[in-house]
Amino acid sequence: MKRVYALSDGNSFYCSCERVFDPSLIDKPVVVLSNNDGCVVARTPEAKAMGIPMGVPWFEIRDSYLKAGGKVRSSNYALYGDMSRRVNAVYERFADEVEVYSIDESFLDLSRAPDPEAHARVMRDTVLRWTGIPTCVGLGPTRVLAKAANHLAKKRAEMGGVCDLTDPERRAALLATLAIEDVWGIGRALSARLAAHGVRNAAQLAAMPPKSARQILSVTGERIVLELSGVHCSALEITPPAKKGIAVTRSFGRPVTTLAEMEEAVRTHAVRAGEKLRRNGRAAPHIQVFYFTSRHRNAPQRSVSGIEHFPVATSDSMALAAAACRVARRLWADGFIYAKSGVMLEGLIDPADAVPDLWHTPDPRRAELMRAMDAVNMRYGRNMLAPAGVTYQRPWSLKQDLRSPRWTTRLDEVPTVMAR
DNA sequence: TCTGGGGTCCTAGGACCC
DNA sequence: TCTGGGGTCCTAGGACCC
Repeated sequence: MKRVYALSDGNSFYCSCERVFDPSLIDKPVVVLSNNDGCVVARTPEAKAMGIPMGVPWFEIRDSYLKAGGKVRSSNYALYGDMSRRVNAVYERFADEVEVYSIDESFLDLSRAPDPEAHARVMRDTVLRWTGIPTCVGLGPTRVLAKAANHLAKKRAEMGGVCDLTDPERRAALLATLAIEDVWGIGRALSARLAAHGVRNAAQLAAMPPKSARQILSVTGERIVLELSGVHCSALEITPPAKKGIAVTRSFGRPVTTLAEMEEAVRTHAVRAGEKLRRNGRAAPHIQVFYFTSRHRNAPQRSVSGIEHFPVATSDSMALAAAACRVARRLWADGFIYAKSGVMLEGLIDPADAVPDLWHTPDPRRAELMRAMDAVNMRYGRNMLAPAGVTYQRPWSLKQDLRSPRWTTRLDEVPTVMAR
């Protein structure tokens, strides 16, 4: 069976959500602002037509924009998340499988639809009627092509919100009109690199030999080229993979110059990070704290980051907050005007796998194990401790072993091995 | 003691996405 | 005065081992 993927996304999603709950915004220019009302993060076509760029600082355009009759909202992520769930509930009725890719985009599997394009049009009408959110849909035999099709559907009003790239001939013609930097996965840096090789549009990229793509763009680029030429490389991810890291970062909005304010900020971040951790069912082996001054300010710059390891991986907000404050204090230096801070949790694990971190905390067992391993390996001249079926483990590089759940087993095995 | 290739782990940084 | 907040993946290079 031929695969047909769809990428459906909400038009000016945050603005559209605001319009659903406040009809006075309909047909008006609307922008939604980031945290602290710092920057513009969403604009309606009317706002775009006024020349409001994405990401522009709000204070730069505020006066002229409001004077011209523009409307503005602070972002409300709870609302957008709720609307996103409603939209996806509609997708579920139209597709066998749905991958929620971001708050406003989902990949759908429409392979079983007799006429995918007609199916997509009905779906689009239904989403609009049931949720009030306008969408665009791109269709293609791979996810990269569905993305490209979605981009074309948004750009070209005559397509009526749906673009189908499943037919190879039509595809070749349309891809030639898609600029290289509009291909999913090709950003500024890679566009420049490709331009140096004379590749400027998606059709040229699709025609590139995969080997060259790999040389110029690395493996990710090779995958993009293959998918762009219709070769299936990536399937839908129906169940989201477990998070590998969690970050909570904020700009201050006001200059921060005292340790007390900084501690309060990172404490708040740590508590929120703990909530996310528990919601995702993960635990963090360490916490990283950073803060820095404003690039935009003509003053001495400073950027610091520090880490604290936990005796056992944790998702406890109090433990996270206490550690974050200790790191913030350790890093503190007076005389700077700080603009942003954050905490990052990486190397997340399932709490059930949490074992004592013997590497970062002084533990007599660690010294004992190292002595035992040294003795064994000296005697045999090679690593004798790896259990059968486990690939060779370097005896002197213990860091990995100590953090792995296998650790306890291996510790117990030492005397046996020594007796051999 | 010197040299080199093969291999893994770790970190930093780049690039991309929304 | 005010300039977003999340994520993932890949590569290069150093350390360290046999």
